Amino acid sequence: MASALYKHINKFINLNKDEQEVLAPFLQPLSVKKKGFLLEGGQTCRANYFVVKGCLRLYFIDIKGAEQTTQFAIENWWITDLTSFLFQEHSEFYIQAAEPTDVIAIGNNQYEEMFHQLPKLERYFRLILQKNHQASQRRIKFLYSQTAEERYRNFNRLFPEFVQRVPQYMLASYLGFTPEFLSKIRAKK
Amino acid sequence: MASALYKHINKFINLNKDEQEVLAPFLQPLSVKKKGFLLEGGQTCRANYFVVKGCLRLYFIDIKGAEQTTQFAIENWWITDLTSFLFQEHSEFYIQAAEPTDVIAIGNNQYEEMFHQLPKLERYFRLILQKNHQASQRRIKFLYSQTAEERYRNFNRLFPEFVQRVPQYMLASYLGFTPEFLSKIRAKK
DNA sequence: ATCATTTCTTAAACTACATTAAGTTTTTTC
DNA sequence: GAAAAAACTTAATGTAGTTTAAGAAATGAT
Repeated sequence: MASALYKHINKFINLNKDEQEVLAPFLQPLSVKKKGFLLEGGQTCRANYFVVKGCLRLYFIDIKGAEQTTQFAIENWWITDLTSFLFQEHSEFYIQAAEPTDVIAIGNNQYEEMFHQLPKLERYFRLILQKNHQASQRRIKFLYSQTAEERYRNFNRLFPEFVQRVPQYMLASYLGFTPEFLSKIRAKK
Repeated sequence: MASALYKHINKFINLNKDEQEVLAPFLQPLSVKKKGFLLEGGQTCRANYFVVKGCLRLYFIDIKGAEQTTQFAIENWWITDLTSFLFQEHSEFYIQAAEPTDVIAIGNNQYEEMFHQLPKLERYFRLILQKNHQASQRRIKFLYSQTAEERYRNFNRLFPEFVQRVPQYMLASYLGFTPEFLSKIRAKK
């Protein structure tokens, strides 16, 4: 299972067999069944998760009791509540499998030691975090410039296959509106 | 001027005098006067900017012609349109000084070479990007869970000194509503 | 296959915030 | 320090999206 991660890392840096072996003990493969949790509100986030296969979502429960999905992660994406993960503070987020999902986890207690033993990975994670930052800048721009309907139509056009993979209520909250409103949009045409 | 950056870097990693001298030629100090631009829509973003003193904002012009501020950077923050900077694509963003501002710029053409000569900086930038990612996760959560009024009151409570530094119309767009609505909120109490 | 649960839809009433437009105050410029 | 420009306020009207509630359809469990 770790080979998916090695493959991904090698898109960004060159990690040879020996180095892969150094990395191996830091990696913990896990499977989560659909609707299973890797993190639940109130707990501390114990790992950074790389999705090998499947789909995870990050959400929190708002003041009205509604689930707000703030992030999805499919194959080859990392996901965590970074503040909770880094500082071992308790989290208000849930990380839940939207499909049966295989992940590789890197635990908080081993995260810094991993960089110590494999300084090369600083670069890999810098590049990953840059991609994240690009995605955030794009997302904020979309949120600030488009109506709910435009956001849905755009997302649907850009990621039609993904829209099929998750229930509409998750998508609605990710796009920043209610499931009822999504139904309304869809009915329109 | 570069000493502010060295000082910041040394909060995260240990950069000795020799290494500072290696870094120096990559750094370009610049001053921008209030309302001056480091990037204008349509141009390509040529640098990543570290704010030594002052305040910059990143904004774009939406379809209705209104300025939407998506990010501020004050002392010790980095700011850029990352996609445009990394891939030298033309940007839809503006980077403008909200106050007379001193920055240190690292040009795109030297960015990778800098990491090549000083691999230590991979770690510094990874840590900076992690902080960015934490800030993004927090921001998305706020945007998804609070009303406009709550966002304003919260921001005002958390960063009262900053609220004084920028015009209200910039703040309003950063918080995701109109200047008129901000006036209304403020009048309420 | 059937029952229970989850997800999706529809529609009416409601509200948070936008828009428009005019007037006022503050800041900048020469 | 006067004139011009930029920033802020107020109020009336408009609307995109929410809320509530009930029913229909799809999915999952035994």
